[in-house]
Amino acid sequence: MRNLNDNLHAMERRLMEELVQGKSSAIILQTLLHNPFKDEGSISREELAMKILRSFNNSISIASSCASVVPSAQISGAVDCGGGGGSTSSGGRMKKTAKDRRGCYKRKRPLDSWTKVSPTIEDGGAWRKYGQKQILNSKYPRCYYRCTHKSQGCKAKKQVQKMKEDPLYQTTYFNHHTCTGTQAALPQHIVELDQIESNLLSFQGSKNIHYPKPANASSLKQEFENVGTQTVGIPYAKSSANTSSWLGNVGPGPSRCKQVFSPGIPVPGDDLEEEVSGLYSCASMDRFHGLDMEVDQLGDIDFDEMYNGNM
DNA sequence: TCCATTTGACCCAC
DNA sequence: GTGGGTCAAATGGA
Repeated sequence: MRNLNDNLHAMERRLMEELVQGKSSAIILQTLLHNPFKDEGSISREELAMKILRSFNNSISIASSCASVVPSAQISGAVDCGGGGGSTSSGGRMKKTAKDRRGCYKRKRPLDSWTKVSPTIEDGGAWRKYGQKQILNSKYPRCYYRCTHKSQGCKAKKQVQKMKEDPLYQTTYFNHHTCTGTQAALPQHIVELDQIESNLLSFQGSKNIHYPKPANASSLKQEFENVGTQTVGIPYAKSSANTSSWLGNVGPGPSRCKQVFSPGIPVPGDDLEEEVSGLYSCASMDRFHGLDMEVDQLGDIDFDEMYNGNM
């Protein structure tokens, strides 16, 4: 069981490395396309495209390997309960007994949910705490909040859980605010994957790329400084939401996968600091449900150089 | 008095 | 049967 976990972690790491590699190549290619006369070194667009393609192929390959390694019972929304699982026969499905599944239960998330990690539980929204629960295998209790304007029919909710000893809180949001009071204080900017994919299509044409700047860059910077953690992505499209959204390339995968961005992603002309961290979360992925990945490796990407042509 | 938080109990998906 | 999510009474602060 431990070997299985080790393998999974190794695969997860390799998957992330491939995705990050592909992403950085895509960013360079994007810069090239955006600025055709810029010298990006000896690497050609064709080579970059090949690198991106290779990264995708490798990622798919690794993901497929993961899927074949992980017993189905663990993938379908259950968490690893640490050694109680029992082995699987090759190709066969070992059904866990009810007793073995103790502590592994994880309720399916509704479609309209997303997760972010930040050092604070504050997000500018108006929340009212309605419960707190000690969670199995978790040192810290989970807190339940709903929108203060529930009386207006707002169904927005969030769950906050402190992560280990780190001063970080994982906040899971459910439903968007429908009330007027907190509309301007959406916790973060999200997009649906199908929208990202459509933007990726337009990305191929390269002419439609644009970098939306926040309506109020200084306030977003302030918010970023308050949050202190930044989720990174390629800011090249705008969502249809009221607020500007900064999209990241999530890559191929099932729909309904959402990526969360805190404001303040570096854009041309923006001098935000680049303490880069991130969380990718899928509200409902068929095989990798609940696979939240910290992407500290993205800190290697120097956006300032990328956008200002110092690479 | 109103509103937010706490907390034990209950419901229900697994 | 168990754990996670929610309810609602009790409590406290403004």
